[in-house]
Amino acid sequence: MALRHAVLAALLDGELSGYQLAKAFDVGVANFWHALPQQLYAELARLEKEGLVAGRRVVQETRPAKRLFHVTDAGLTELQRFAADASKPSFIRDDLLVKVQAADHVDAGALIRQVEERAAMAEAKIDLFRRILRKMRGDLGEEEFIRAGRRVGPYLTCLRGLAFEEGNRDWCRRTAAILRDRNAAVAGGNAAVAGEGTPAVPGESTAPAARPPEVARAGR
Amino acid sequence: MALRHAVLAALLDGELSGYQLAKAFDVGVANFWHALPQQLYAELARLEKEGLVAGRRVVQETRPAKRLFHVTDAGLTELQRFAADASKPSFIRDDLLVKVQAADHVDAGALIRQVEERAAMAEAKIDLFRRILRKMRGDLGEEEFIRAGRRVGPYLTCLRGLAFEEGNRDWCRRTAAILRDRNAAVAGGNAAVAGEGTPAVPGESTAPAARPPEVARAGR
DNA sequence: CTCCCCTAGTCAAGGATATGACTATTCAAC
DNA sequence: GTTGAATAGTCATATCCTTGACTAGGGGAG
Repeated sequence: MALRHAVLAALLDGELSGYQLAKAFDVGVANFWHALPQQLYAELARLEKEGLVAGRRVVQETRPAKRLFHVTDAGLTELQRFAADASKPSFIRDDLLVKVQAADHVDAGALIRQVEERAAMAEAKIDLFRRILRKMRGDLGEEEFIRAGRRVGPYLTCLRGLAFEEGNRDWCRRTAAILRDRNAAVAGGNAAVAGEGTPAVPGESTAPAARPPEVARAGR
Repeated sequence: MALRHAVLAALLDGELSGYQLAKAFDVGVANFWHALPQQLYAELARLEKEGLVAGRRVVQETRPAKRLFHVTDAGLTELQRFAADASKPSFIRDDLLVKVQAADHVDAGALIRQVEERAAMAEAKIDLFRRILRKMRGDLGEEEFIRAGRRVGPYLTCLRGLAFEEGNRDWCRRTAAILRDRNAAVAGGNAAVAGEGTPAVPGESTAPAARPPEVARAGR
């Protein structure tokens, strides 16, 4: 149940409405947690009922009224308690990686497109994170901000997001290039794929890897 | 519903029992998907009922009997269908990042310990992934294997896992160093933190971090 | 003038994951 | 000589997360 703590952590940087939180927790932006609007509104309601956040209604002229939430003392205590006990290890769960895992048994063209698309998304996030970091540190240089700026927390998580997306982009580019090369090799001279390494698959014939129609053959 | 496809992808590399799958999908090992044993047994049962995998019973002398599963033609077709349609973007969801996000309002000592612990875990996974990669490519050099080896899929996902954990380790180390420095600065001369003189966190013993009441206030 | 997007928030339902416990046998250590 | 880890697998419950839809007003593009 870390969503509640993610919400509390996000609200440390100032009052936010459910809607603003929802934008911050969006897939395209979130650099330390992700959640959908519905989850956030529900979690805010629970947090408020438990006294960990408090909201105040703000009426606007041109927009619907909103409720701005902030962390209460009890909420901060809870967050500190959470920060003190052990973190569960995080793990990878990515559609695209599943597809790449199966790369040798699956249509190469479609996969390459998806990997390239992901690279572009990573690039976009890199730009975004760079902008956010610049904005956070203001006039100060990075070293200086990190040493002496107030609130490094968000800066540090954003750095992780940046490094993650850079890794993502680099891997996607390399992977796309590799898959393209291998696909070209198979399409051109058919003898290019060497069979070496671990012979782990029992029912697999010698058919060339990649290419949609003739991939099958999981014998028994 | 990508777990089923992750299972199919994992079974492409040869027959596996539920138990072996469970080990492969464990937090400490999984480099493209993670799941608990219960989930996997349940998913295998569903997949078998739908004819996407088939299992055969293998009686062992010293160990309990097991069922080895392999992907059927229908399963491969399903996996190919999955690989062809769009991947949903992946996202970050990490306890530790939540805590770092709140770093300025939370006990520094405990947090630093956790970040260092995570760095050590990352290091262990790096070693593991390097061993796995070496084993996969056998005698071939990396470039050669990537160009001509059969089954690059698992190699590529493992490369992603490796890069991810390297990024993790580097970020954890840097973060730990930064938090240590800032903590020392606060503990030593209190004037070291620029901004509004809001000292991040008092050391291990003293009372609450960053006074709660003045958290709020965001304009507009 | 209409359509669509943005702000702001809510409801219901179902699928996916996590927590915790439980059966059995075997090998190795203490 | 009993505890503990590893193999092999199952059950039930609870919470979490996702999908899809819906209200309602304002602003901008065409």
